[in-house]
Amino acid sequence: MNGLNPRQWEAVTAPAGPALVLAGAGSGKTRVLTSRIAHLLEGGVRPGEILAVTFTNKAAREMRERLGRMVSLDLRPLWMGTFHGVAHRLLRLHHGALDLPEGFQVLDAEDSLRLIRRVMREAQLDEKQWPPRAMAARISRWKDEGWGPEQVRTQEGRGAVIYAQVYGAYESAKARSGLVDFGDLLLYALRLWQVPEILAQYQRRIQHVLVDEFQDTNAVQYAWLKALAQHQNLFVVGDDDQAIYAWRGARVENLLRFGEDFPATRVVRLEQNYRSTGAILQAANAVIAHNPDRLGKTLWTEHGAGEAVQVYTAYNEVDEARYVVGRVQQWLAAGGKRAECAILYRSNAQSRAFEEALVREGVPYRVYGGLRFFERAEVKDALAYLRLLANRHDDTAFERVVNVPARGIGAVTLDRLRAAARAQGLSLWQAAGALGQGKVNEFLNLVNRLDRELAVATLAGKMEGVIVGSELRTWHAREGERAEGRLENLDELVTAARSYEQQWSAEGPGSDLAAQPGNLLSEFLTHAALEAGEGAGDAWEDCVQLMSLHSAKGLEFPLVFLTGLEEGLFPHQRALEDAQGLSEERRLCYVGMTRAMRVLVLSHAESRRLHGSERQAIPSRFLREVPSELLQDLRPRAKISRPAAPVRTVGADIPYPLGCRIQHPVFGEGVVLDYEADGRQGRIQVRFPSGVKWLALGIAPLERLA
DNA sequence: TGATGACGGTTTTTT
DNA sequence: ACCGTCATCA
Repeated sequence: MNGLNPRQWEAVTAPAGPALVLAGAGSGKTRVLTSRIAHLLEGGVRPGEILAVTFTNKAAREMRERLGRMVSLDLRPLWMGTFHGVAHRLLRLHHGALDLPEGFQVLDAEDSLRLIRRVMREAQLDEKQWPPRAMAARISRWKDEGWGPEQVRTQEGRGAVIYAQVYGAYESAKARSGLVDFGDLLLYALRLWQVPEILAQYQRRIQHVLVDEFQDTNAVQYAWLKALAQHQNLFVVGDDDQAIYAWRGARVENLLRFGEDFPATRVVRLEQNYRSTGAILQAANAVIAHNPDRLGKTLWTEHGAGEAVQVYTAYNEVDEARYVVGRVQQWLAAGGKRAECAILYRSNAQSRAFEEALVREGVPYRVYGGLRFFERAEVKDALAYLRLLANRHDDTAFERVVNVPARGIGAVTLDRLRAAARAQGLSLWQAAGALGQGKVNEFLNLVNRLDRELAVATLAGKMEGVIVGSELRTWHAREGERAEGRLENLDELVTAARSYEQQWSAEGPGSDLAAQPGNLLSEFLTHAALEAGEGAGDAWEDCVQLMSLHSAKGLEFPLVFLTGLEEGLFPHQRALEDAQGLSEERRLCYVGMTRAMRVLVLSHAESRRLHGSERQAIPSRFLREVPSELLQDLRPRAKISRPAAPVRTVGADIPYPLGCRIQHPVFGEGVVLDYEADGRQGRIQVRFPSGVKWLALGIAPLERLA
């Protein structure tokens, strides 16, 4: 607890009651949270009376570890986890009050999308007109807001009826199969508070609630917190300048208006930064100052100014990557570690050029993001068999593996099954039993047989038994080049089951909040959905770190490259449509810059190939928002051209450069977005007020505007 | 059943 | 450019 600065100390020792800690980047936020808990414990609060919630499993683990080093109490009764993990625990304990089956399972995002696609097909909706992915995103957003199908029907504008219909059908399908999605975990947990005895029980038990990354809470999470923390002992930590998840339902207003909801709120600002040099902070402060509606905070440091923030202007993305990797090599030559270098970008597609350059130079690297372990197809297939063992009516699992490995159950049979199930309100499993078709029966018998044979097996034994018995292993073994990785993943899955089991028996099942609930198999399946893998992610060898800006939040690196600072890329095109979008991009830029401890290099390319076509790029407005005296310009020494010839330079002159304004007699004024030419004729893509159109150059009567 | 080509979409990501 | 999805055909 020693070594806290005055503001940190004020936060940690604040009297009971609502507290809002505005913790700037690198201001020791986690330290304050853990010290606060330690302080409460020293003051006589029992571990079981504290709930601490985070957004990621990683953050929860880290906090528990740090706390464990600070206090010697038994912390097992202390309830610490992600919102979803905590909600899940409540649902297991009170499934009866929520009309959930005891062994309900959790759908991950992919399962949920598949199920939505299925109910949309059953409703015979045109997938062109109603893309299932967009529908899934909407449903997820509605759940973040706490809207059910009925609210959607009455509140949404265009398409409300269809939306409500699909949403409702999806909800019924889940209920029939005993499934909940991520949004449901939170919604059901909130619904639980409508049962007065249950709410009162937890209000009595939980005397102190602490929340990390409060700016990321959505409407449902905040409602849940408010109802629980009636005693007002709600200690929230957040940073409005680091709110970068509005697109998935986060409401920074929860933080901005916290003081109105809890008038007695004590506000503490943590503005002293322990991470970065003065130059980096000044630059980051300058960028974020362009955002309106901030609570207002200016980071400062006792460190010296350090090296100026550098800007590299690359010819194209290849040159950008070459330069960045060159700087990494300089860093290594000077004795630095690879893991101290981070290459950050707005979108994951940008990693490719960097990967190619790193491979060329033989520098080990790690790319974050992408498919995680429990999301891999073969892993999910194996888990689906286990899900069927746990619950035959899990239609999502049934659909996934009824014909995996291929056993001759085709689309026709499946359609018949679905129709029968729908008509009679049965699960696919029940409908399959009634069908009496040979191959389907074989599948049913296989699952029943596995269940019998593995009834007394250990979890790892079940896992292995299912992989072998379903012939998933032999099926994947003959898959040529991809076989090796798939088989490794299946083996790894058995290992994961084994270690989960060991941890389980060490900690023991129980019925208390913080202890493990009763069913090992069921809990392992939940673990797979709630913690998609990558768990031991830090145990990587010394590698250069590549990740999106979003993934970088919460991390820090001595040397940071913030790349692709170009209009349309960062800030991203789709975020430019409204002021909120732009503000969020700017916060993202701020997050990226404040990751850097000692050296920050910003880069942009004059030309970039994106989605297959070459574009001239305008430097990002964020570069202009940093006063030039804080920046040091780096110019390339020699022009490096792209190895492969650019695609679009063939023939035909295009009289309208990208970005120029044109006038069309019918569509009006527009901006040139793209062009194609094959030597004889060309066409250009133009954004008009009425939408984006392709126009043939020889035909369309166009006039170029100044 | 599996291979092949057309087509469309394409920010960010946890849980 | 690239990936996943879907219709078509051997």
